[in-house]
Amino acid sequence: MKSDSPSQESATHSPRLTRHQQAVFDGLHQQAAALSAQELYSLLRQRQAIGLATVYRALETLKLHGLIKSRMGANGEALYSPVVSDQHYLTCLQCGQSFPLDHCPIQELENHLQPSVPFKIYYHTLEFFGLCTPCADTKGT
Amino acid sequence: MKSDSPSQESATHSPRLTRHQQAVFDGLHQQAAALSAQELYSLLRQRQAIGLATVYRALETLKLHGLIKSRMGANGEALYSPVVSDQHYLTCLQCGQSFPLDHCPIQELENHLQPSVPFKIYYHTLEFFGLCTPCADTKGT
DNA sequence: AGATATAATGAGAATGATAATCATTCGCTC
DNA sequence: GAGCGAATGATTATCATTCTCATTATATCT
Ligand SMILES: [Mn+2]
Ligand SMILES: [Mn+2]
Ligand SMILES: [Zn+2]
Ligand SMILES: [Zn+2]
Repeated sequence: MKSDSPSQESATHSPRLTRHQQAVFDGLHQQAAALSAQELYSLLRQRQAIGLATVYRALETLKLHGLIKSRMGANGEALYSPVVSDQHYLTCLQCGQSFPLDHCPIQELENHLQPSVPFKIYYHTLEFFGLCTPCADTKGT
Repeated sequence: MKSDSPSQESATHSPRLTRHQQAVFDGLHQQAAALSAQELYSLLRQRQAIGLATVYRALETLKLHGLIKSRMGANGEALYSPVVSDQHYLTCLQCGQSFPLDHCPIQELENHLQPSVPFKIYYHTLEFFGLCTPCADTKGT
């Protein structure tokens, strides 16, 4: 069986995906956390032949179609995740750790905002930055 | 006159800044839009001697102190801006243009969230992605 | 002030993620 | 199955960011 494919889907009616683009898309969906292009490349490599350039190109394509989004990781590399995973984080400026929020605090807000702007919103990014408790304590020594 | 210095200040009581760190801080405040490290370097260079490494280190330091924030630019480089400028954008996935929101829609939400998490929030990032009207029209051809 | 310890700076080299090349292969239509 | 544009992949080129280390500024103490 070929089985599961997170059925490339979203608000945006995007063109058919190629086999490799679909693999990249699926790879992101199989992971809980966001992945860098390099990590995704290693992951996919274990199951099939695919070039690094193709991974980067697929990510770019998927992003243009509004199927995936990216955020800047602590080490400067881009971290990709499916748009459907509406997940946000509190990220510590000191240690770089990210703590997930238990739910999106602006889903409703987006719905209110949409009709008031001449722009078709596909998704949003939201992240809070500051100090985690351990780091905050170490601060005031 | 030496004049204006955006009086390094914020919710976070940060250590004194060095002359160059202050220059970087001021440089960002003099610009309307967010700047990349390289752009900022060129800008500062016109007025004073400063090394590229110093600019990067200053940005890192200021970021740790919660005085500035960064977002990932369209071309992959980090764009820095003062934390005090609480500005958000609608960014088009197609043409890359960013349309500023007239006000921050979650300032109040952040205040509500803060007491419920074991984390000292300095600031947040929020951005909407999708298609601007022109691009959305061109789409359904 | 002079001596000393510590942090900041800068020129340049090293790193590493991402983009560009270009020859080859794939997917489709006729 | 020939024709053709899009996709792929091995490789190289870019270029933002980090690292090294010698030099210099700043703070502290006598
Ligand atoms: Mn959300
Ligand atoms: Mn805001
Ligand atoms: Zn921390
Ligand atoms: Zn557009």
